[in-house]
Amino acid sequence: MSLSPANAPHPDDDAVLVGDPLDRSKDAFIAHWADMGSSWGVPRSVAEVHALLFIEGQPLCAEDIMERLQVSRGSVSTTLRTLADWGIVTRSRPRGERKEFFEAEQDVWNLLSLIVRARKRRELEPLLAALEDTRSVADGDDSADPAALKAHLARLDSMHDALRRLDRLSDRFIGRGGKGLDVAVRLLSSLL
Amino acid sequence: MSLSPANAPHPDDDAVLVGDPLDRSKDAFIAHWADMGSSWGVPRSVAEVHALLFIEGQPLCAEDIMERLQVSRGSVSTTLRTLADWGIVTRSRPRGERKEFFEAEQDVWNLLSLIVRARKRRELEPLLAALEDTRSVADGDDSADPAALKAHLARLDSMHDALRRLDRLSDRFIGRGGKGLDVAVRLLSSLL
DNA sequence: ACGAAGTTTCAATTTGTTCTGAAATCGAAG
DNA sequence: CTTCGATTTCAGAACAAATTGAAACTTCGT
Repeated sequence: MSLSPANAPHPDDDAVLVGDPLDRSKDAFIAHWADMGSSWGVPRSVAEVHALLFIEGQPLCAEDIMERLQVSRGSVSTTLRTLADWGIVTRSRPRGERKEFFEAEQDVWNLLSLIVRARKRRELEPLLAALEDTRSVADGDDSADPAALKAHLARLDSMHDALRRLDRLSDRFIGRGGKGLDVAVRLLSSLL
Repeated sequence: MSLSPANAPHPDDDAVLVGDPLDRSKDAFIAHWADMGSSWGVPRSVAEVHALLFIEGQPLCAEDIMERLQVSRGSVSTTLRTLADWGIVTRSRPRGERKEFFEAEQDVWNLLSLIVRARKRRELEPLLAALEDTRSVADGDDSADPAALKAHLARLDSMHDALRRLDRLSDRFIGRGGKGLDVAVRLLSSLL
């Protein structure tokens, strides 16, 4: 995909580094998106594959990705499964093709909604449940200093309440067909 | 979760694991907060120290933390510096004391604001700048297919615009003395 | 049902990160 | 200015995560 149209003349020492400006821009995007991903706990290679699919804007097959990013088959397979699980990449197998193709969500607000949804389910909800358990361990402890116990429960409650509020808010965002986030941000921008 | 309710009878093999309910609740909080942290790219030990300071609610010194969490001096030192850089933990040296004491922000919305502020500065702003550079690499490339170039720039722009909007929004949140996030969330909850 | 093309899985390895512990540094009090 | 308690630093150890590569498996066309 997106092979340099004018790479015949000179010998390609390293095609990735000396592409035309469009390709170099794509590579730069991939690198920066991957950096961001890794500082948010997303494995670098997952972010790279997603960035590639997003910035290409058209379906690519596993081999295209292997070659473009210089990673192994196994890695591409694992990574694509992760992205598909998050819902930000969709698989398709065109009639008559053996290969599967993969395409990234192109609408950025929809993309962000899908990411929020995935992290909420995977991390926020389990944490809320865990905090409730944590509270119940201490609640009713008659052997502890009553003042200390009260302060402890108040801390747990304030944390739980704040996170639950964010949790419910994200339900609203992701509810209205992916456009909720967009709408909410526009709304807040004008109100605050 | 689902701790056996009848574990009191047997002897204390390890005091840390079988403290009174209040201590066990604190330990559970620390463990869950650390889990959350590590899935969001925060080093486990940083999240653990923060959780300990938050849930104790009073200033602790380095040695208290070492003993309670069973980690080395070096680790505690590095970790406390990180937390202080983020602004969610404050140092203090009481008159006549040689030790420094550390205390965590207790207001949860203020805490979240400080976290948002740190990540915005550290990650969002550099990404926006990088995306602008990335765009300029491709813009004006006359050797590329004009339609492909236009589509590429549009993708970069849509990403950049969405992130910039979030960036500006977070300015508002963190502006009004830490209560902005609280206000914004309440506002949205009623409007959406 | 077979073979070719493609994909997934997983143990071994590589790579990257975090933690430790001891030495160097700091800074307040005498 | 020296001493002493405390903190910071940093090289290496310990640990954790990601990647590879090849075998097993699946799917499609004939």
